[in-house]
Amino acid sequence: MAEHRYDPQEIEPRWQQVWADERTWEVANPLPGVSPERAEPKSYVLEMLPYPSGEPHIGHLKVYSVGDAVAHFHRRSGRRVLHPMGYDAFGLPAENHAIKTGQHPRDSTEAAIAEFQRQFRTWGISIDWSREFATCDPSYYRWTQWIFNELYRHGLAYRKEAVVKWCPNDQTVLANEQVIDGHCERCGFEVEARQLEQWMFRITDYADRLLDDLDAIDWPEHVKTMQRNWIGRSEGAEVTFRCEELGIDYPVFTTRPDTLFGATFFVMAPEHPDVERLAAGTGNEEAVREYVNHALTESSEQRGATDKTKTGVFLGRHVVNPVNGEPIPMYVADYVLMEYGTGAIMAVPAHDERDHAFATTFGLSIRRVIEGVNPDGDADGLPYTGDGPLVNSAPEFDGMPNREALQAIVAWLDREGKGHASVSYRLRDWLLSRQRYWGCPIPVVHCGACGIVPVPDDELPVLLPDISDYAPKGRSPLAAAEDWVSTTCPGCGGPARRETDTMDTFVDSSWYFLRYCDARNEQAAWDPAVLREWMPVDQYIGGVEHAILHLMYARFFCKALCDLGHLDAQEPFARLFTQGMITKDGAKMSKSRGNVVSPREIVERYGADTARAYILFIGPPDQDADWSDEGLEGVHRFLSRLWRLSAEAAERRAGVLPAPAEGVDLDLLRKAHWAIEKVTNDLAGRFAFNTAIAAVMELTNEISRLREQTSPEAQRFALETANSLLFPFAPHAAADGYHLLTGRRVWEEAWPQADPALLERDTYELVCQVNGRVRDRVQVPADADRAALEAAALAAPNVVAHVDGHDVVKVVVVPGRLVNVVVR
RNA sequence: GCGGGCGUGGUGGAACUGGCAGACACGCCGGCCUUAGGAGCCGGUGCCGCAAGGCUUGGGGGUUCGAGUCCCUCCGCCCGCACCA
Repeated sequence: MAEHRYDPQEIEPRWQQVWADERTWEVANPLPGVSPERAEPKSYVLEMLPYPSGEPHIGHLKVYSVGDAVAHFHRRSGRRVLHPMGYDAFGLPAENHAIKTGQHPRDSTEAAIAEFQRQFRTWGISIDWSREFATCDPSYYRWTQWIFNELYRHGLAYRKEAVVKWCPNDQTVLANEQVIDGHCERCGFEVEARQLEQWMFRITDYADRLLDDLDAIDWPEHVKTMQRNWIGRSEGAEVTFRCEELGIDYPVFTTRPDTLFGATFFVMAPEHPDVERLAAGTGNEEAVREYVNHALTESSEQRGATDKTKTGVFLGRHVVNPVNGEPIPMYVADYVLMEYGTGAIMAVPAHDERDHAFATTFGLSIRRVIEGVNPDGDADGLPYTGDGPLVNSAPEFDGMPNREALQAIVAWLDREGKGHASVSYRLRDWLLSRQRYWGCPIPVVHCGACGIVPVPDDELPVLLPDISDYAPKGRSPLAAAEDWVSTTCPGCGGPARRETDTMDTFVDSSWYFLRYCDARNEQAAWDPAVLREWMPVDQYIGGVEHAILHLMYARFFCKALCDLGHLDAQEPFARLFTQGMITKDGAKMSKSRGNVVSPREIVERYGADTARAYILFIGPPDQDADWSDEGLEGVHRFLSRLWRLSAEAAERRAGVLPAPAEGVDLDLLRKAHWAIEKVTNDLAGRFAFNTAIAAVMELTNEISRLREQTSPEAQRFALETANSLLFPFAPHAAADGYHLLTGRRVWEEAWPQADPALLERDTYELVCQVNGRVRDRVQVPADADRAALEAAALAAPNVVAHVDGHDVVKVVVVPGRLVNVVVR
């Protein structure tokens, strides 16, 4: 017999060529007039688009292997699948590379895209290439600019001077979300605070909807929790404290208006604009100025340390507590943050740990207003943050449970005009402007006469000009492109200057999934009717690192675009799956560690199927997993074996399988149907690729083990089934094996159906326990009743032996599983 | 500190609603075939024990005929947030 050797280097390009030539994975948009009911159900399967830099890494191979398995399974389950690809192509790495080498970011980005495309093809990912784009294509960012204009026209994009986070290394401002522990998310440099005028998106308008709609989407709970925490909604009250000396009202936000009578001092953030004015003329001016200067120069890390002892300075002024008319001293202290609430707080040391620490340090009075004891507190059991009845407040509130009192006090404040119920959020507006070159230009001009004027939609795109000096100088490098900056005002025709900031790249990636639906539309960003067909994304797949940034911004965009009438999908991603990282030797792969596994090398050596199937077999895809070359070889052996068995069987003459199969043939058919059932369940409800592949391995082992005893017909059926089930994970080998056996194309075949009759057996092995320990097993008919099962178990020899000499107290019968005899 | 997740053989991991713990794979051991093998095939492999049998899912306790799974408690690891009033 001819030697059959599994040769992925021959098999894989051959099938890739077929898919490319026939454009197998392209899917048309529903034609106008075709009713959606007539069409097959749609499925939009999407993996987060890659940032093209260098070449793809192992994480890319994982995310696209997962997504492709889902896409294939959906297609063969009778759905029209949209599975597109694009590139998040604007961004800092390409620009930093340009600064170093002088190579235009467009050139390095195009080179990286070419390499990504080439490798994606060698991986055999089933992508609809007709919809491909890069976010740096003018035909794409034209519409990014259009969306900006739409948001600007509706007041959702605005310019504002504010204290912002500035990265001194990248020389640009950052969004709050891009600052991790006071450091730049990109480069790790410590960020500084700067007062600058910047462009913002009004995401805070959507805080409640972003929060509430989390309940309606099928996302991992931890991602939803992270978003909830990030939005940080707190309910409470705004209460006004008046500084009589200066005649100024200071509102504060509190979640605990029930403790208002316990407010014994008042604290302002060092950044509060009134601090200097308040201290003026009190004799505390010098101390206050010194304290504020120190606080402002301190890093957010130093300042944020929770265990740090409280510091602050008396402002020399007082405010009046609106509930009891008491004057209380005002302090400036760095534990109060300007960016949350109103930048000032009422301090209730008896019922707040931070205020208690401050009061203790400064010897301020502490007044208990709620009964209760903190076992870890001071001699009085304070600070106590739990519930209890009010004391030392006002006669009408004393004795009232604090939660009830909270409502009553807010109602009283409201009546008196001294406060009202209020909600506060941690979420800030999205700062989108960047003082960098390689990004989407913000399409506005600044006109001396008209102010800020958006570039009219029909003049878009505002093209990013070519420049020679990319180095950041604290303002956008675009500012140096004088020919470009200098323009005329679309409003009055007078001289005007272009906005030189570019957009955060997260703007580009907040709507790319909409553009895929109608990627070649030159008249509009999309046709709303087409979006109604495809949106929302049915299954989105990507890394957890985007749990807040990208996933929140994209949700905001969809809601805003819905409000503007361009979209119906309030939520972009109906289901989300976050895949875990692949490590090597227990550590994140990195060039500096020298533990990088290159997908290109693995694919060249073992083939894409081995690499893909191994990554899915290694463990549950949402967990981190450690790469092992030995494990990879194991999967390679399995693919070789299945392919070889298929090739050998294909050479053997086989007739039609006789209708009721018997004996060993029946055993093999049962195993095949068991595998169909197992793989289908593992793919349908969950992402259990590892156990699905294990089931195909079991089937393959069974085919191999029974090779000498089964008919060629039964073997063919089992092998066809194995290849068919393997296809979503190792498409080339499975397509080839299936084609050898049948002459047909496996991707054109419906997903196999398990025959219920072959899943059932007429007998099964009944486990016989005595006192919960397995003592014997007996074969029983599948339809045996409880009495028969009990009798069978009690008659089992090893049960008899263990029951002998004891009293049978009870017999538990679980049909289909076991009998447990309880003896004493 | 708050929120979330996790802890199973030598290793990665299985075990869907409480019902045979360790599927599948790696590694290891033995054998066959081969001029040769980093190819292929067959068998073995949780721990203790010659065996009968006993023990075993981070530790301790509980519920149950029965617990990896449920409850309490302690320990360890990972992730997110962190002076958010």
